[in-house]
Amino acid sequence: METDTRTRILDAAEQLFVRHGLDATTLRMITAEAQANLAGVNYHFGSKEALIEAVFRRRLTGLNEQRIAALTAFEEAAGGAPLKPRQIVEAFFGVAIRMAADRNGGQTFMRLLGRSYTEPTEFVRTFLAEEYAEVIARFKAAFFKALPDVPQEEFLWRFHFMMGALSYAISGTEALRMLGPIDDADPEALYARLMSFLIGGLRAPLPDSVAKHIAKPARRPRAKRAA
Amino acid sequence: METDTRTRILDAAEQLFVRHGLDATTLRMITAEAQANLAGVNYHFGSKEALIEAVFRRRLTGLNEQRIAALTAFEEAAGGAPLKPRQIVEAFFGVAIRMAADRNGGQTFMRLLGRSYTEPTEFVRTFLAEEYAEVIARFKAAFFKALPDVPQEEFLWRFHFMMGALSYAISGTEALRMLGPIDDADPEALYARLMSFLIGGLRAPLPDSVAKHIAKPARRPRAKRAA
DNA sequence: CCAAGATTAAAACATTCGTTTGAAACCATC
DNA sequence: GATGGTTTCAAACGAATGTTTTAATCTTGG
Repeated sequence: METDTRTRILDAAEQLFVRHGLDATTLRMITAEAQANLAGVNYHFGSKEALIEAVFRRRLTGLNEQRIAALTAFEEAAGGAPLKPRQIVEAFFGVAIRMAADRNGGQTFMRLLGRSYTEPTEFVRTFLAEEYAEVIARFKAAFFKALPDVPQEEFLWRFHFMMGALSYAISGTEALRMLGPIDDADPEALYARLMSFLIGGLRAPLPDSVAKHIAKPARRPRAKRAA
Repeated sequence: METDTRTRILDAAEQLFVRHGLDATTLRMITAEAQANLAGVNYHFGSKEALIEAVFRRRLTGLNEQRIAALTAFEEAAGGAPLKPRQIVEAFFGVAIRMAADRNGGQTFMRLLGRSYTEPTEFVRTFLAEEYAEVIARFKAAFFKALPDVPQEEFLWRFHFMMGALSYAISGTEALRMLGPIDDADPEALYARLMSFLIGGLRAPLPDSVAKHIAKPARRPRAKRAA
């Protein structure tokens, strides 16, 4: 036993939560997988709820710190000027995709996280809301500054949609198989694919109902479109 | 008691599954909500698993039939010519959004469905895969015909991302509140928002790694972009 | 080396779960 | 209005859950 019991339990719980969900994963499954005693969970964490929070907190805090660090770096390089939307997307979603590709780090965790935004369980939702509060505030401000012409409500919806696409990108490999044989082994390709899609969706023309109220300056030519 | 026990159980289960998830919803919660006896579930459906399948099947079959009907209508109007991507998106995602807005029909159900594509439970995934098999085959064929220049694997990923955005659009109102105060009461606005985002993502420039292999004809001018 | 604290172990705890049982109540048909 | 099939009901079933308890074991500082 090279690692201590506490981390073995966290690792086992993380894996099993991804495979079976939070509720369907029992403490006995976790302690068996971790080669620990059943009572160890309540000794080290206090309860199953507290264990779940610990599993999330262990990696989520670092992820959001990376996000904020990436955003801050862009902002300092820009020196007060608004960032390009692509940079903000990169800082938020790109960091997540990279973490999802890190086999030693949060690969399994990101699968879990991606499915948890819409988690029905009450305490998980409130817990995640607290963990995300700061990073969301920072990125909302950056986006609003970068896209002053887009109504804020409109943007929040698009951000929400982008979260959905991210969630499926990292957690939905099972659901993907429903679509047919597909290769999900290349994280670099996934990164490129998701970024293209997100930018495309973010910068799509506004719905007619709101677009007509907004005047737009000319824009520089862009790359060829997919379809 | 105007409706019969069987449908009261289905309705109660549907609501509670959305609110608490499949596992966390107990048969006793369901029968209490439905004002039915505990044994009624096993009498009418046989088991909890069978009840879950019945809840899904009751509305999912009709939804996918509507999708196929909408696609067929477009195809017949086109008379053998490839459809516009927008039409195919409308037939698949638009129908879903409309059903999600139908307060008397599948509003609560669509919330449940949106969260279930990434369901960890094994039998739900396999069950959904069967239910979706036909509609997926039809829409894949239509998309491939409409977008002959887009590599199929690339498109399947985009379709997957679009499913994620749809999922969040209809089921993630709780998660949305995390982003701040927002109005999710207007289904027409949601429809327009999601369609813009999906089309924008679908037609985004391909990632550089694949785009360089493809020559594209000129395209007609488009509406002003959001950002 | 040994006492004190931290950790692990085995067993049992009270609840709760999905399911089953067997009788009561209902309901249409003759 | 009796009959036979359908549905509801109260109660109990065994199994499994998270948690607690108590003792054994390991670890560590003096």
